[in-house]
Amino acid sequence: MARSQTTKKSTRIQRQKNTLILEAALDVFSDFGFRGSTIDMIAARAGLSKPNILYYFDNKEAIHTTLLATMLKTWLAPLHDINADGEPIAEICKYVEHKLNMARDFPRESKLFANEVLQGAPHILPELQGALKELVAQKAIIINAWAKKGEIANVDPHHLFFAIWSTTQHYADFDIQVRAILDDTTKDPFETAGPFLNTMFSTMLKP
Amino acid sequence: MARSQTTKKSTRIQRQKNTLILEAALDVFSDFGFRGSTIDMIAARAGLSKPNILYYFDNKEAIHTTLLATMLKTWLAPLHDINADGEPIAEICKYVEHKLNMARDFPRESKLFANEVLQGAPHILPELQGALKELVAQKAIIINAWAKKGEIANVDPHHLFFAIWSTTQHYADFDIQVRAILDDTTKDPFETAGPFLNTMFSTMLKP
DNA sequence: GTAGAACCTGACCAATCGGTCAAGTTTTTT
DNA sequence: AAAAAACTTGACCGATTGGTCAGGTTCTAC
Repeated sequence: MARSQTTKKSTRIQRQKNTLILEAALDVFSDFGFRGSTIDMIAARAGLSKPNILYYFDNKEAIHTTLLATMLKTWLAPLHDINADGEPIAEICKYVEHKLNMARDFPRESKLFANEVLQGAPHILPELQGALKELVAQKAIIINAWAKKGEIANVDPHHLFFAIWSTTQHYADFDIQVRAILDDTTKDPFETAGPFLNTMFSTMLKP
Repeated sequence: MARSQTTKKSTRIQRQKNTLILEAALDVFSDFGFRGSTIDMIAARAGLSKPNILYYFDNKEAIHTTLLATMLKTWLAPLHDINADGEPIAEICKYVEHKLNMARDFPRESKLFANEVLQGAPHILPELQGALKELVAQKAIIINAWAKKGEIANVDPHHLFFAIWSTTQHYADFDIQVRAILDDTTKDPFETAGPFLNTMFSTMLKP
């Protein structure tokens, strides 16, 4: 039985190895998906033996689940920041910028999420139907209120969120395609994507 | 050696079984990715035995490659239709609508592509860097010309294409998430997505 | 310093998977 | 109708993979 069983996660080594394994697993899972990844690959990347990995996690799926859980939290966090009392267009553009920065700084998390959802979200569907749906519904009310007051254009809030998510995460998930198409002479895709998305969303939201 | 070796793809049974296998394989690959799919799964879905599958295709990868090749053609086709002599905003909105329709009618192809690109495009990177990049560069010239003539707003053509691709394909690739968030009372996501994307792109492109 | 807990690993196992093959059945050709 | 070509499959093989376990090493508390 793996260490993960013990409720107390105390020792120094436990904390060290746990994060070491999760870091390596994020590398592997985000590149090859769940089924395409092997414990041996994670072990090699972490510089540990396979049985040692399984000393800290019950099985392969437990690593994946842990990764998804911690990722989901940080992934949805920016959505909370949309503030009903702020300047509407600025609030939304700030959210877009925040999401784009996350795609730039945490591409592995984005790919992990994409892989999971693409294959039917077998592990996180409840969270999507529960916490995420709830949070989105809550923020949709704010956006609808802004639209009613004439502070932004009248847009469907849900589809607005889909547009924000897809356009920003695209630069992480489809990174290979983006770089294949842009001239090599061009600088970092994210640098030019920022202004583009900013004007795109601020233009479409102007009342 | 599989039948696929013979240059002549003649007999009735060969054509029947070939399409039967590819149809089943598209189901499986789009749901589970390449590594997550097994020949047995494809065989079961097609109602054939595993050795029979391998009588028509040399190996698992050959099925996948065939699928990707035929998909890429139909997938990129709409891009050709953007016409320099048409009304600029109408041309682009027509393209958006076409892409959204493809996401609705061919979600498996979209997911197959997403799975492939997400994992580094191991099989189609040359096509992305070659044919696709070339075609996009060509169409980018048209869009830049429209912008110069003041017929549309001044936007980066490449990022415009990324935005179109990501927002439309999102409804196929992240289908599960979309349906988890939208109210069940709402009708088909694609019905409301169409008008939303139309206003979004036409608004941002207005000069 | 020593007892016990925590940590680590080589060797191994059972299941799965991609792929082969010999031998059989069906279809087509003549 | 008989020969040839095309088609089909049960049984099998080697490699990979998730996971176990007994026994050894290292760390920590006292």
